[in-house]
Amino acid sequence: MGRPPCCDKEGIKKGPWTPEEDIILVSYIQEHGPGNWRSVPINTGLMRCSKSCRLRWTNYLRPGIRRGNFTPHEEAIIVHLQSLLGNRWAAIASYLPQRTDNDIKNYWNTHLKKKLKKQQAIGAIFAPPDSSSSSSSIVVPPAATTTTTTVDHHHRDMLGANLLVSSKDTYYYARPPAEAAAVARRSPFAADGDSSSSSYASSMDNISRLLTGFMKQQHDDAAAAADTKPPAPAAQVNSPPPAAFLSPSFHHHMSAGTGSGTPPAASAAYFNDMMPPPPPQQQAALMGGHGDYDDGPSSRQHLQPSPLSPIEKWLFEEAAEQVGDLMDLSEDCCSSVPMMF
DNA sequence: AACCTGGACAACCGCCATATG
DNA sequence: TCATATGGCGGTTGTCCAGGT
Repeated sequence: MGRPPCCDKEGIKKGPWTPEEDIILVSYIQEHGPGNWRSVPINTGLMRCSKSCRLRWTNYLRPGIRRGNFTPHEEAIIVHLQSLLGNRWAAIASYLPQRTDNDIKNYWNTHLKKKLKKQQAIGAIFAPPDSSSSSSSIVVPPAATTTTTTVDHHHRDMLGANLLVSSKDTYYYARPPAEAAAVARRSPFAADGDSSSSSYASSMDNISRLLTGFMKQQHDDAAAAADTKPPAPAAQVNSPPPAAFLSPSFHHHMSAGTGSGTPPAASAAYFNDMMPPPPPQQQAALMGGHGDYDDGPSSRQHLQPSPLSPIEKWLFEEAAEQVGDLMDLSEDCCSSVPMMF
């Protein structure tokens, strides 16, 4: 018959992930690579369902993820693409390889939607009542409303076609995997000295941030244990992860960290050492994003430019025209936007 | 100081398409 | 071919925290 069951429904832990669980998951994926999520909780001993593991990895722990601090450029792209694609967050996220669909979705719901509403309200007041053009700063192309279904039909193709993506200061016109590769090169794994990369919070930072609290707690617990009683059973939360799959370097650092009371500030280097740059192929897989670690040759083949579809062309052109306008949406509007296509 | 409210974000839920035995 | 698990995606909820009353 079909596949064996994914995971037992009993004993599945829910709620926020602990730093220990993150460490276990990251360590496991570092060794085995992402994918085959069903085996992850089994092999790691994590009391999480495979789905939860996958989501945690793709949305939070995956290398190359940039979190928070959306730039005006990114805002513009999100707004622009949302007007084109609707709430297809995964598709939108594919244009911003460093962002997760969940992040973009949250940002849209909590920031951009309000911002646009506000903008529309202002536009409604000052715009002529019968103005055919939208009061929104999102100028939907004449064909856009009528080509909604076209977009739906083609958006998959669009994802495989040339895409407008942005880095911190520059717009690139490239296919997502190519950009992902570029991002990988600019990622915390890279040592190219690019100053812009320092502003990108990597998952290493995320993990180290988690570890900062974790290590601090370890340290505090140790200190508390030293001058009070033996640790309470509740300290199970801080118990070391199952040893079976942890790398030797992890053990080395873990024991060094906890044993010698390594200060929290050491955690970043700690993890950088623990997770050296993966080989290019694996990097590409790791950077794949949104769980599409291997969605076939179609997504892996390209680095070459290809002809633009009408929608892509519009996106391309409109973005150039409107980025400046959209910058006004943002409080911290930047005056000069270097564009490089 | 206590309580309330809203914002921000992580995680879960449910559906769907696809893969697999 | 069919039944079922898996992975992906979008919507929604839960939780934490900061600011206001």
